[in-house]
Amino acid sequence: MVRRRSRLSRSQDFQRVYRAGRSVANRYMVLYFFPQAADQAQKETSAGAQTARVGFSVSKRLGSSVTRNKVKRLLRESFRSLEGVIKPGFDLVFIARTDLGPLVEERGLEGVRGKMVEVLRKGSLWSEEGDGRL
RNA sequence: AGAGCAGCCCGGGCAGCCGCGGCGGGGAACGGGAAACCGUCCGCCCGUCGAGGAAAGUCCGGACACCGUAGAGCAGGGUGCUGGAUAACGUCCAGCGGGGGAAACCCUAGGGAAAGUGCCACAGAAAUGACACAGCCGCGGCCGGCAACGGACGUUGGCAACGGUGAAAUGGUGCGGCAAGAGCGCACCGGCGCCACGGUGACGUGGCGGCCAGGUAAACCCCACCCGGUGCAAGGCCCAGAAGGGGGCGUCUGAGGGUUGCUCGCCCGAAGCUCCCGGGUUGGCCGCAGGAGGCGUGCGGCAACGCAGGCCCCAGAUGGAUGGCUGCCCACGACAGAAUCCGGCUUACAGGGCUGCUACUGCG
RNA sequence: UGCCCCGUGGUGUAACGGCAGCACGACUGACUCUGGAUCAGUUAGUCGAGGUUCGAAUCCUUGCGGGGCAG
Repeated sequence: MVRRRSRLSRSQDFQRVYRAGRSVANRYMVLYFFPQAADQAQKETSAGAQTARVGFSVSKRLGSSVTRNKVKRLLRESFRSLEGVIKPGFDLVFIARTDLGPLVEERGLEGVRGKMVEVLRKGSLWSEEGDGRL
């Protein structure tokens, strides 16, 4: 899980990222991203560390609540392991597509993580020091 | 041991590391204060708790909350053998009747068809005020024949057994009886009514009478009992924001509204109400988890369950927490994720364990 | 989360409890040099499982699938 402070928690936040942000995608997921709002960035800098905030969207098309939870947990776990190497100061929304369900069943965390890295590279959200750490 | 039946229980385990949510404590920061201390907040540390037997479907029943009162009648909905259990139920327990099975046992919406109405396709003479198609018997004359008898015809005579139809045709089988027949008589069976006995009762057993009564009420309906409506997005509090314009009716001779669909009744309304257009609201807190609560003990009861006292506290999120990795073991892990709570029902489910019972076979 | 509604061939729709029809489509054949149009024929359905009834698309119970409303 990601800490609460680093989660998108309002429908407003989601709407802003969808409307104003850019999107990149592959077969398994869509990523929307947008620079954080000014007041939010202000607070972050005053607190010291600037981090990305993230939200996940898994619709009922993926299956029952059990499979949806499974998908969401693997997305969170993938993000957690990649958090340090993502460019700071962005709000991110990951949307699971229908093909992600079978991927979770067959490949597990490793598969989801790989596809997330792919999407982040497409969106140029990969920070330079990230390459060294991977 | 194999086969079957019923009931109950479990739903991967252990260890390590990283991560998440609630609660408690520590610590830090900020604010207030002279201080003690108080409040707010957290990205750090420690402790502790953290999905299910179905959390599911939303099919029933409640708790709880609100609705200017929830009252009457009609309408509407539900339930339907008997007795009990329960907060309540369409649930559960114990029985009764019916059906199935060799048995253990299983299934059963199972009140009323002599209150009324409707329907019973096709076939069949006829489908419910059943009354007759083919036919059987009697009687009458005619024809054939020596006769017995046969044939066709007539009949304001008798009959309903036999034939064919159908899911179903005024009970079934046998004997007697008769011109032919028929509960016409008798025996047994089935159904109905009355009486006696047993049982709280559904009902059972026995006796007597007599043959009158098609099915369908998960068709309308009748009878008995039950049901106010809306649902935690209920509802309450705090903060913030907002813009008004036009029309209609009325100010005690009362507009308008609420009350379940209608009617009545009741209530609100001494001044506003209502319609149209336009504008604002997608913040926070409470409700929210100590309950018809679990576990074991004793007593009462066949049981469901009740009573008494003991121990325990066991999720509480709000874009919504249980995940990832590693090792070991095994039966190699199914169906599946809380969102106000509880009691049931139904449906899905890898596999495993325990107890009791039934008939047969094998072994001792 | 709560409440409400619907389900008939591939599609759109009918059917007092009594043989499941109709239109479009698809396929085959005829007509034509070929296609279209036309004509003839064929295909294929009551969402699943139980129950009531002599008999169920219809009535009852239960499941499945789809849709709508409420901040």
